[in-house]
Amino acid sequence: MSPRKAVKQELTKEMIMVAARELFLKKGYQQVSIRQVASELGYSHGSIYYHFKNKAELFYAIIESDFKLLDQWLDDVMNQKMDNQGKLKEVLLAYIRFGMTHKSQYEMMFLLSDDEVKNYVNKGPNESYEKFAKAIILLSNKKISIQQTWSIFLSLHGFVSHYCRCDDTFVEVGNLAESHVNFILKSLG
Amino acid sequence: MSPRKAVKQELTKEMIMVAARELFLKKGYQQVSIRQVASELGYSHGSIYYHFKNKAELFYAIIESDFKLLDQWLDDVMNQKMDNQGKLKEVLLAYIRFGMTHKSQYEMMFLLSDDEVKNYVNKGPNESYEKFAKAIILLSNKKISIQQTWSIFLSLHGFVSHYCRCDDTFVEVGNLAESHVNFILKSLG
DNA sequence: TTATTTAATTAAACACTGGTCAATAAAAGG
DNA sequence: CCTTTTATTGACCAGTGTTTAATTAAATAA
Repeated sequence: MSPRKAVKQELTKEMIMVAARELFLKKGYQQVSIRQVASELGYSHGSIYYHFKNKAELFYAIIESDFKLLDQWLDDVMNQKMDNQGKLKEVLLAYIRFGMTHKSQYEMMFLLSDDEVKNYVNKGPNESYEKFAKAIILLSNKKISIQQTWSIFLSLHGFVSHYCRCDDTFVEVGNLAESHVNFILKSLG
Repeated sequence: MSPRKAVKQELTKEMIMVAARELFLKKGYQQVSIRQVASELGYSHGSIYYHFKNKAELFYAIIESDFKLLDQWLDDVMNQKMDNQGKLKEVLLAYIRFGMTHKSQYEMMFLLSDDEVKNYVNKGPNESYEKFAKAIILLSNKKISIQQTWSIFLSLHGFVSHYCRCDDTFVEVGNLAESHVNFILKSLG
């Protein structure tokens, strides 16, 4: 019964998140266990539960900032020097690019239907969508309805959620992404 | 160590599938265990493995016919007496309606990224998509590219995969579905 | 300094999961 | 009646998320 470690390295939330993030990005939420995370750090798995209530809370802590990152990606496009039509296209492309380059995160942010996970991921998707919708409305030269922004979002979501399942990278499906974005934009006339 | 049951009721693939289907439709693939299915039938969980190689095979057996069912739904629409434009709209709506009324099935058919599941669900989605794409091309009065049919599919898939996660029924989101379909069709000019 | 409280860690335990397998007995065939 | 096939069982394996009593290092109080 060896009790706690020497103080030279006490376990912290940050240490846990760093180790968990690495596994998480590589394998996804379901494929990573609390025990794997703990063993990666050389601690007993029970200790994780001192710092995080459960698995969902730990992994949500990791992706929490990714909603802001997605917002940031959109802001970056909005701040480019470009005509609105070009920006509009770039915003949609950025959404896809974000999803394809953050597959594990996207899965947790928008895809998982696990009840425990959904308890944590609630405001995130809504707020990110709101920001996305506002940007779309701002950039469109024609009047655009809420239903339309929602359809745009769902259409992009369809692309990402499909290609999240396979091993394709964004580079590989870049052309498809662009043609999909063009398809969506045609609806706005 | 009680060995096998009396012959009055020997376990069959059908019995297992009936019990499994019931649980599956209620809770989804991940939330149903082989042991739950066995206990529902009053048999030991080991016996399931005599009839099915593993969990994925059992649940795929349940789903297998649903690809044909989806095809059937599309055929039914195609056989209606209606102008092509109306049919086109109905085909897209039918896809969403199918997804929303077969959530558990849709999840296994198009959403799960579990490796074991993907070994079984491989041709299904492709063939169903091919049939869908052919129908779209046939119904459209304008020339329509493969990329366009693919984008239509992804956009519908986005709708279904989003609303699969929540408890909304098709009736509740019917209006949204229709407006989404209209949005998609506008792209075809 | 010593005693006491607090915080952090551990291992064991619980109740599950998918999956395998030797033992067993019912049924079928000769 | 004997043998073979077939179907069922339950023990077992390795793993999961989660809880908890015991323990002890560190911080604080006396």
